[in-house]
Formats: sequence, structure tokens, C-alpha cells
Amino acid sequence: MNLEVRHLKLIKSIAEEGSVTKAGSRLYLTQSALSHQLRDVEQKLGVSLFTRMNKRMVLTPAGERLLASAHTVLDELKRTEEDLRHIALEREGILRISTECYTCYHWLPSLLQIFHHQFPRIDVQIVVEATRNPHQALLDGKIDLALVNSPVRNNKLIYKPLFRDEMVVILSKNHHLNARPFINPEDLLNEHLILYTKPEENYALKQVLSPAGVSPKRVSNVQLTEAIVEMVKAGIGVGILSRWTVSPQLEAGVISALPLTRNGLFRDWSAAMQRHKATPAYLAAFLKLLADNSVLIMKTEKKSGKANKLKLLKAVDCTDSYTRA
DNA sequence: AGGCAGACGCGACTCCCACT
DNA sequence: AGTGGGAGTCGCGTCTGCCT
Repeated sequence: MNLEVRHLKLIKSIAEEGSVTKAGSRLYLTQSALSHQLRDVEQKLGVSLFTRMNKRMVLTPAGERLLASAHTVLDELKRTEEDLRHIALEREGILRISTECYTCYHWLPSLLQIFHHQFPRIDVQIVVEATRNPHQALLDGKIDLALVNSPVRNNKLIYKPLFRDEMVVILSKNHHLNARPFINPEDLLNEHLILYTKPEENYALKQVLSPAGVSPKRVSNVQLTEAIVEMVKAGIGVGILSRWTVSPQLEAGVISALPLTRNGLFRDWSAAMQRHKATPAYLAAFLKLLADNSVLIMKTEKKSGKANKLKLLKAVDCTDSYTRA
């Protein structure tokens, strides 16, 4: 290829200025330098680009053709440089997120709204397919950040602790187990357990019921919190959900919740990402947003003799109606 | 006078090769 | 593999002649 960007700038400047001397002033080069350049490119292309008419440089048809390309290419280069500047400033890019639990998608959109105000040109993509194994998705480079609660750790990933939430057993108001201060695994033996996730993926089953050798009479998988609440309310079964998920219903008094085991069952949430990958500014900002708001997402306070009560603060209002597709 | 183009020289850069 | 030096190349500037 004979044509270079300087040749495109040259032909554009000469065509617009009408002379090599004026073009030289615009390009901060001498008339002679541009004359050399022009002769060089004309020789390489084997065609005249300008007709020398007295003291004016007039484009030939070949010159007209090259000028059209020069406009296109130089404009595109200008746009590219502008885009690269944005990327260099890390104001533009893609942030791919997934979580290890579908229920997080309840409060995540609210957090993303705040993030979008800070980084309007960052395209946030929620990769729902990675929910089943966000660790592997991170290692495969399919996502940039995962919200995880699994105690399993991978040494190729780093984990930033965020918050702890409590899994509780939810019951209808007139359920006989309401008399208990907490629920033991064996109390669920004769119950119809309605779970948000599949039994083999369920945190409570894996951490408490299975180790205790307890297999409830019946287990159903309903991937809709509102449906689980309605079924529990109707006395069809009992559920196990994170306390903050059912906070509005608990406050409204339509269902009740009891800790699972004497000490309760808690999940420790972390933000996971690749250990040896640079953290762009927008990702760092999102992490900070998570860390700052994790206290707001689920703040528990001890009340004398009563179970922890969840408080959802306005910054991230989880009561927004949101249902997973 | 003003503008273009050619001859020549300079500095920066690249390539190649020898050396450590 | 890394470093340093010499040769060649390229792009540009100065000077100058030619043309209108």
C-alpha cells in the first residue's frame, strides 16, 4: 500500500487551501516538504492528483477520487481517536455481571440506576446464564464481576466481602411451627418445602438439611418469590428464603419467619473477580457502590429476644416490583 | 512578487551485524 | 537475549532557479 495518512492530509489541505504554500502553513510544514510529498505519492500511484494551473493547484479526476476517500478516512480516524480517548478515560466500556442467586436481581437494578448516573456510557450487561456457575464464568472471561455466596473459593479469583444475609423459614400465620423460637431441620421432615432454587442448588438444603440427613416429605421448585409467599400464605407449604426478600410481607404481617437452627443460617456475600486482571475505574466504582450500599441493602438490627429484623433503606429499595423473566 | 519544484544537507529512525 | 555501532533510508528544511 502506497497511501499514508499524511498523503490524505496533504491532498485535503492543498484542495481546501488552493496552494501548496498555504497547505504547508496549515500542516506546519514547508512548501518544499509538501511538494516532495506530493511528487512522491503521485509517482507511487502513477497518476497526477493536481493540475498545476499557473499559481493554482486544481484537482484532477484522480485527485477528486482520492479527496473523497481522504474525507471518509480522516473523519473515521477522528471518530476513532475520540472513542479511544473515552476508553482510555475508562468512561466507556462493558461491565458484565452475574450473581450466584436469582433473588439478587431484585435489588441489583436499583443499584444499577445509581451506577448509570455515574457512568452513563458504561453498558452494564447482566449475564443470567452465568448464575449457576459464576466462578467458572469469571475464569472463562465471560463476566467481569460476580456476586457470590458459596463458601468454595478459587485462588485465581479475588473476593471482596460485601454483606451477610439470613435464610429463614417462612410459614403461614396459623402454622403449628410458629410456636417454636426457631426451626430445627427435623421439624421440616413432614413439610412440603417450596424453594426458589432447585434442591441440588439450594443453600439451605446443602448447608443444613442434607448434613442433618433430613429429607422433607415433598420439595417443590417455584422460581417466583411472590408465588412462594402466596403458597405459604395459603398453607400449601413452607419456604426458605433470605429474610430481606420477604421483608414487606413480614412487615405487613401476612406471613411469619423463623430462623433455621438455633444459630440461624447466614450467607456471606462477596464480589468476585479475576485476580490477575486490571480493574478499570468503572469496575472499581461499581465495587465501591456495592460495598457502600451493602449496608443499606440489608441492614439487620438486634431486637431484644427477637429475631433479627431486616431494614431496607431507600437508597436501594428492594420492594420495587420486579419479577424474573 | 508569489508560488512551485529540484538539489542538497541534516537529523531521526530502522536494519543488520558483531560483541558480550 | 540484550546492547552498541555503522550503513542505509526517509522525511523535512534551506536555498535557489524557473514560471506566471
